Amino acid sequence: MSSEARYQPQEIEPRWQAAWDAEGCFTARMDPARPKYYVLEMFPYPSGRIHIGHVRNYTMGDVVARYKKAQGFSVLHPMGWDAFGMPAENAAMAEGGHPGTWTYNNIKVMKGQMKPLGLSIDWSREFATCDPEYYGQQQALFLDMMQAGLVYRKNAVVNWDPVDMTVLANEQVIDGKGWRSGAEVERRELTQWFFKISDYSGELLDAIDGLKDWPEKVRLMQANWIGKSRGLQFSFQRTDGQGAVEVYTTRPDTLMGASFVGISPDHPLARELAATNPALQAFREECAKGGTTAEELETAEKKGFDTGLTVKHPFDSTWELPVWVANFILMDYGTGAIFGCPGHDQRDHDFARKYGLPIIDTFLPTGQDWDIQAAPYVPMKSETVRWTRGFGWPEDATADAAIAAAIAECESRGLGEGVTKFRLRDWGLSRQRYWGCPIPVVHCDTCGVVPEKKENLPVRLPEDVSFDKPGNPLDRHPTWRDCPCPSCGKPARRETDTMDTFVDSSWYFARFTAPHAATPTNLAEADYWMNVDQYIGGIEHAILHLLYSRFFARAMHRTGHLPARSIEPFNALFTQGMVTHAIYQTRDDKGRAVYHFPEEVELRDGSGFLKDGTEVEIIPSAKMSKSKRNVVDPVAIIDQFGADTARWFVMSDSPPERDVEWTAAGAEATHKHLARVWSLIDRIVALPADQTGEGDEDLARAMHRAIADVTATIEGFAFNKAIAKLYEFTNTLSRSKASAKAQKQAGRVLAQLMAPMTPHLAEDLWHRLGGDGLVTLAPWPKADPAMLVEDTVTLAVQFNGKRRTEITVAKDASKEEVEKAALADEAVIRGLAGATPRKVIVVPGRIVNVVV
RNA sequence: GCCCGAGUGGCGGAACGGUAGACGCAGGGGAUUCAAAAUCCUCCGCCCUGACGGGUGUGCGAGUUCGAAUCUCGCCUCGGGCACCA
Repeated sequence: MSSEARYQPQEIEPRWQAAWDAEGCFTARMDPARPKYYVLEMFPYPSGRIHIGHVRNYTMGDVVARYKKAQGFSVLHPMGWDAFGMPAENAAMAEGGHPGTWTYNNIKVMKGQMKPLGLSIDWSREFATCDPEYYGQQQALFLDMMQAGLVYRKNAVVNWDPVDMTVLANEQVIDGKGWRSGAEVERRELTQWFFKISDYSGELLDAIDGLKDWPEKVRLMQANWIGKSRGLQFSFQRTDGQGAVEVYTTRPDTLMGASFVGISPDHPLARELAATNPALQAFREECAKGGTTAEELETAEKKGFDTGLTVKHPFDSTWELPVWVANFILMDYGTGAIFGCPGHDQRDHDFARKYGLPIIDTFLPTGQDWDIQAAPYVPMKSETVRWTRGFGWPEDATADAAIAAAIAECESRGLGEGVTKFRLRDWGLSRQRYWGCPIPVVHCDTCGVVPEKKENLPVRLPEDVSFDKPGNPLDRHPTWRDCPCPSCGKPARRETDTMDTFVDSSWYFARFTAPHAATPTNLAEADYWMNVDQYIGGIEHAILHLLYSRFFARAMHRTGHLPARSIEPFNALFTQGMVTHAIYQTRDDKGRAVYHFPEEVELRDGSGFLKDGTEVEIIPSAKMSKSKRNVVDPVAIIDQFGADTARWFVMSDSPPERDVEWTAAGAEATHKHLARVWSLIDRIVALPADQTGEGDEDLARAMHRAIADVTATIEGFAFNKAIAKLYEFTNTLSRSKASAKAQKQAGRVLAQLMAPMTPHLAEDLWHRLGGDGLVTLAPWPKADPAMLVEDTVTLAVQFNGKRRTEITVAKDASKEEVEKAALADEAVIRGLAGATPRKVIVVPGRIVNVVV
């Protein structure tokens, strides 16, 4: 073998990438003659280096993009950067410098790492969300949304670090303490900006039904998140005659089991009473300790404070219930007040036991005893139970029926009304941070809150800022805040809150259709390219990012920036699994976690050690995240074996929707396989054109089978199975003794089928086999259905469901013929030992089951 | 705590309710080689058996079915999300 007759990806890959660039293969063009296809992978945060999860994600999208291109679509496959966010500020704090410098440098490095992968991306559309051109249009969008009544201000709680005097993200609160100061975090109220996503609660929920090509699990998660509930809203009159407590309950059927009324520590009544009750005020302050996450609130120990106030049961004015302030009641949901029914709710039961409140059943299991004092009885609402304290429905009824009856009964008595509520809260977009899109409004002493004029956009972030102190540099900047009021022209102050980075990612997909338009979108371009035909991203975005984007698409339609059909912007969604890796951590002298990169850790017998011998704690299998440092850099694999090996390797084996624990074992074997394919084609190319052989028909059948299987598996996002089919076809071809003509044709088809996964190698094979032009631009092969038909079929024969033997019959054999053939089989006769089967089940083309 | 997933050989995984383990990795044996690498052939869930063959087996426990990895119920373990990580 001569020295050049080897697979050399380092030589092949840059050459074909240059050829694609020269042809402009990946530039998206509006083409009325072709159907369009918009494939989008969730854009990355520029953390510094790409990790193997990025390679997996973008290769998936690239397989789809290249496949659709071969199918004749005009493809849009763009890439950009989700570039605002905390890590850049953290880097500026840790290492000095400006967040922008850090961010743009990371983008440069990561783009440099992505380019060698040979992704079919239209880089001419690239942008970063921190580009003033992008965030200026985002500000314009914000002003339009403000005009449309979709933006407002209200108070909301934040994590407050009392030592650093700054707002903390949930991620920065560790075990209830500030990550830098170590101080105990408090919940504190601030006036903040909100998007009125709740205007669309019902619509966002109902429209989920139309998202046919979204994973069922994502649709379920979104539906649960929006959380539509039907319940009863009514009042408990105070016995002191000083008004009432309004409550909302989804279980009005348990009203006769009410034991107490609970209100949130932030409820107006709690605030009012605390003004004259220091002990209650102390309790409220106690409740305000800790972070703001639902997880923290719900797992905290249940605590209550008896206000001494009592209210009357709506059905019986002599029945008095105590009013307690309880830390597990959220002001954000319902009315911030509930009634407790300890008989049928675990949380209320715990609370009642702790504070000696009565526990009363309203229903019990049918035909069974239950000690309601020992445990609450909480069956499924669809289960029929025996009502002991119902009102207005049969003794045996489901809770579902009882709830409807209870609402009707209370309405007819004029005691309350049935209402529909949603769990979904308005979207708080204010961030007290520098590295985000400035909210384009001005505070004027005369005019109040005034939107900035559009011609003054973008409101740019100032460059001269320092991060040596905690808190928002915009707040302490000497001049940036000063500006004239857009309305009256008098001196005024800019808003210093910036936008949540989720805003940036809620419309980037629309901006890609016209990335440099002077308005947020260009309607002609949006009309042609929208919607995203295939969106691909991590399951971790199942709720927030996708829900916010659905809301934004509606808001953009309402403000004239998207066509009506784009209010659901993603036609199909694929959520790929995460690439996970162990986290290696040690503790610093304050007991805080310090994370270490995998390459810093040496593993011995399941334990890990740093270079200096320190043992590290190993946390198995977590999502790869820069902040946890459990990331694996794919560059070494690309350098050593080439991009095609990396691409094939991440697509093979694991189904794309499943999480994978990263291991590099096998990358070399993948490379060997590609080298084998290269050599195989090298051998086929060398065959004399007129060489005859045998098995042309078999090879042609295998080829059509491969076309059909690879096409179907790519369509179904089963890339691992597509690769398994390619292995099979490659093995068949390498053993074939068919004619040169047949082998060359099979080789060209192999190159085409491999092209979405290993595009550089495929170009090379295609070229050497005399393929026409670039394989990237060649039309996808079609399987001939006639070549897929088999004459005979092998059926398993079971005895009582256990496989005994198998028989081969004609494909179109009747049930009777199959049964006859089965009963004539030697192994079946032996198994029956003269007995007559009780029954023979024949499923044509599938199975024979002999029941004895 | 609440919502959503996942669990199959030594490993990654395959299997419209119908032959469990396709395909690949790792490993064993063999060919080639002075030797090695590379390459090729071959075996490969576990237990019993010389072989034929048999038993057993898809996290655990029940159930539905002629037949369950697949459907139902109850658990266990792991992962994701929980509104200021992106």
